[in-house]
Amino acid sequence: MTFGKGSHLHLIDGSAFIFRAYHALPPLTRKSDGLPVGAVQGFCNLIWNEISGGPTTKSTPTHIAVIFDASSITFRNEIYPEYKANRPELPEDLRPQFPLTREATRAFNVACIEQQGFEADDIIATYARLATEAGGTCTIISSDKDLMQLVGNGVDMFDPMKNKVLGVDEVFEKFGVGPDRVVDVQSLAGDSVDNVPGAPGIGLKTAALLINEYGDLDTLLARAGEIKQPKRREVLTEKVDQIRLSRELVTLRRDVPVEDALADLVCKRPDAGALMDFLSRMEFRTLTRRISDKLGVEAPAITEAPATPAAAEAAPVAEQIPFEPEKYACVRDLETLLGWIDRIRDQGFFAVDTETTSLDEMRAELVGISLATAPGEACYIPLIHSEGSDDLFGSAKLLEGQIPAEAALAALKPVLEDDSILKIGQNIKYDAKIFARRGIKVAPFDDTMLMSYAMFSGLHNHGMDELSETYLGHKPIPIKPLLGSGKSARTFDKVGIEDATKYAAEDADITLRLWQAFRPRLHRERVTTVYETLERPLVPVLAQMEMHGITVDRQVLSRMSSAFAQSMAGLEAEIHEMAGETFNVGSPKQLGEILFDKLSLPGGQKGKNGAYSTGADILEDLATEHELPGKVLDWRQLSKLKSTYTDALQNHINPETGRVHTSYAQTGANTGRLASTDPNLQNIPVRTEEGRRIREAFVAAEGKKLVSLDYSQIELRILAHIAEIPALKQAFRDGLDIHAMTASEMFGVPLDEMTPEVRRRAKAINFGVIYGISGFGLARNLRIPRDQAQAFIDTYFQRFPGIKDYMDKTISFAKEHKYVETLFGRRIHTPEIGAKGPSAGFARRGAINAPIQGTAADIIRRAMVRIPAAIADLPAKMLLQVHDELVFEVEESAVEETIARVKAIMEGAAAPAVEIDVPLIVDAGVGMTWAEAH
DNA sequence: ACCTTCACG
DNA sequence: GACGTACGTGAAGGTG
Repeated sequence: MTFGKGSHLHLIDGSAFIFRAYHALPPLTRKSDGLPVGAVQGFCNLIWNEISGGPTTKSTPTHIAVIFDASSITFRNEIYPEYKANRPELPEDLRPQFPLTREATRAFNVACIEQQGFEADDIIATYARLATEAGGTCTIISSDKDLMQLVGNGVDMFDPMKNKVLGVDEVFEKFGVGPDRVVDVQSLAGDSVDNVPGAPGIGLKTAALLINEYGDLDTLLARAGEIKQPKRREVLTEKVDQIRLSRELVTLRRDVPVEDALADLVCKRPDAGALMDFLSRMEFRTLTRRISDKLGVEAPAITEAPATPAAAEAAPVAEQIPFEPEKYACVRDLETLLGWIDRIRDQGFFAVDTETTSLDEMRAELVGISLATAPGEACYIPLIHSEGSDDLFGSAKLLEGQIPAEAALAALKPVLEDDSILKIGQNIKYDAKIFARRGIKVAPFDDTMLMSYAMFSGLHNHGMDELSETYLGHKPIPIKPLLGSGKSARTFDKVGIEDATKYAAEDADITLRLWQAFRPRLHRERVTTVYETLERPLVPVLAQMEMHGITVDRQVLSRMSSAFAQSMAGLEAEIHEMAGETFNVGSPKQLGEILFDKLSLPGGQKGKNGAYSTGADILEDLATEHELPGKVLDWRQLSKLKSTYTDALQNHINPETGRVHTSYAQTGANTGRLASTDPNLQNIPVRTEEGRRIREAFVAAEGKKLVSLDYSQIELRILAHIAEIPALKQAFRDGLDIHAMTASEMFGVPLDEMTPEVRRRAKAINFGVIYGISGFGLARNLRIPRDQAQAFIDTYFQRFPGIKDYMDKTISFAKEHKYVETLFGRRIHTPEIGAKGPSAGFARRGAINAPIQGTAADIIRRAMVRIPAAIADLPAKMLLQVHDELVFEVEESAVEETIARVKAIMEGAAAPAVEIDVPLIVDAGVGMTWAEAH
């Protein structure tokens, strides 16, 4: 059916409607898994009313289409980058509903239209023009005032939620002018929501007044000098450019090169099967019944999926679609890639994975990209696979049939940055950094590794292979045989494209399937908030910190290395002299034999594999008996400092940036702490004077300072709060020395008579409590008899009864649920809690410690998530996190301001989710080096 | 690949 | 009464 006289087109402003439905309707979630679907249901009701001529429809259309915004980046951003820049973040429970609404549109067999670079409004304007030019009429289903400029000459608007027609009269009411002058008024009045500047100081009322007086905007501007009010005259003569720019922004384009002809938008009867399938999957009972009645088909039964208990037994999901690596596509030309991109745009989400030449994102070359759109539907895009060995310039001959990397990335960039398209990754921080180095910002995203961490921390690790085997029952193709090992090791760009395709595309396929399995489960496991507030938002923060890196002075390290080497050589000679023979001082086995067999020193204890134990505590005890153990201890310290720090750190200086870039493993620690690797910058020495000097090599760049802010006693404060210990809480409120106060309480020593030794014991006990104290452990730590240690503990429990209560409650909670929780709802599974034997002790202490350590970890994460925006206008960068400390690099002029802002955020980081009964205190330090700042 | 040792919070 | 233990990490070097 062609479009012409008598035809009536309905254009539904899809994106705007979803927002309105989301805010206007009560939140609704899918019963079986908690997926938010309120806006989708509102949308489905609207579409059904539209095509069935339901109660809230003004007129029945002959043609219909739903128009969506393809992305927030449009031609308007090119003329004015700040356009819509102050839009609030998309609510987390709305985001997943966008792709579902597109799916709904197709299920109703209604045209679903969007176009890159244009807003929905422009497409609507274009179709409205086409419709009237063809002799038909058009109703825009929307209440957006920005569309009111289109009203008139056969076009009107209809607000489905207020059931109200918006015609020329309503436009007059709203703007004080007719539709043809709406643009002029908007250009003057501006729009704070869309961030259109307009003429400062002129609002809707004044704008309408002026336009009505002068006829139109151009006349007004031309005759601005005649205006009597000086303020208005000034603005209208001086801000002409800004006003004209605003006009460009608010004027809708009516010439978008649309792809679908009007005739294609003709109303079609929905395919009952597909529609019923969709509605029942959404679990819309009433709507399913209503529509099935009308279509005369059987309504599918919607089963109430029972909420499954804890995650503990993660039954492998039945494999519905088999893995068939040979079916994966290899994308070798741009046209094919564009086909995949089209599919992705239709769908609104996809899985992505990158293949590179290195695990170090700061050095890695991008070799290829894989995409997956559905289980079994995946492809690999090889970019720089090459043959043979690299020539002198590091480039071997590129293999044929690869899209130039630049072109492929240019095609993918809009999709990767499109905020209506969800990118799914497994450890997506890695891929995001690879893309970031090429100017591509990946957002929004989901990360299956983080989903797994939020749901299953403590149960297993979160690597893809393990997740695939556990939750998909599929063992992925191993990478080892492709890359070889040892001498024959090669980078991924040397892997043949056929093999690479199977391996790489499968990774994307697996990631997509994991996401499908995990996404509904997040709600069921009650960890959506943890994932959304503590995991996902941290990814870009960590990526930025890692990419910034920190300057490490190679000279300082290298001088220290030499000094250490000299001292070690001297010590080694002395040690050999004392031993009466040469041996490898670094070998615990050989050392043990020297100490306990040859010199027959006492206390030789053989461990389970028959070797003597030669740990620092044992050597310290032996130091009173013989000179040699002390020398070994000195040698060991130097050896450690040299090999792990002064030597190794030099090799981690990136040649391009001249800085050291650590990697933070977000899922590295079960408790929620981060782990730092390659290099580990969370264990740089500080406790001894010699070791601390290594921190002098960590320096601020020219003209800047290092600033360190750390929480004071955060774990003890959390303990005081969680276990509700009034005395501890009060002591923290009064700003007392907490260890001295504990000592005073326990041993009855008045504070002013406190000795360092008594305080030291109390401190050890305080820490012991956090670790799940035991008489044995405390005895060993304090080197006192076990019964004495036990007596301390008994006294402690007596003085602070809440502690024992907390421990007992935590253990019984863990036994009942097989997990423990932080104050912010992070779950740490404790599968071993019911075990018999030695592991029971470990599990118990772990269960006691996890909520405390984990809550502290959650708090600093919350601070880290907030900090970047709070200091965005300052010349300050967050570089490092060391569990309770954050290190910044700041231009000298901004040091004080940075400290003030960051301190406030850190100290208030628990709020508003949790109110901690004890103040959180942050101390700050500044210096040229980390040694000074800490 | 595993163990021991030791650096940090 | 015995078991074996402080909590959470990562890197390096030795050993088999």
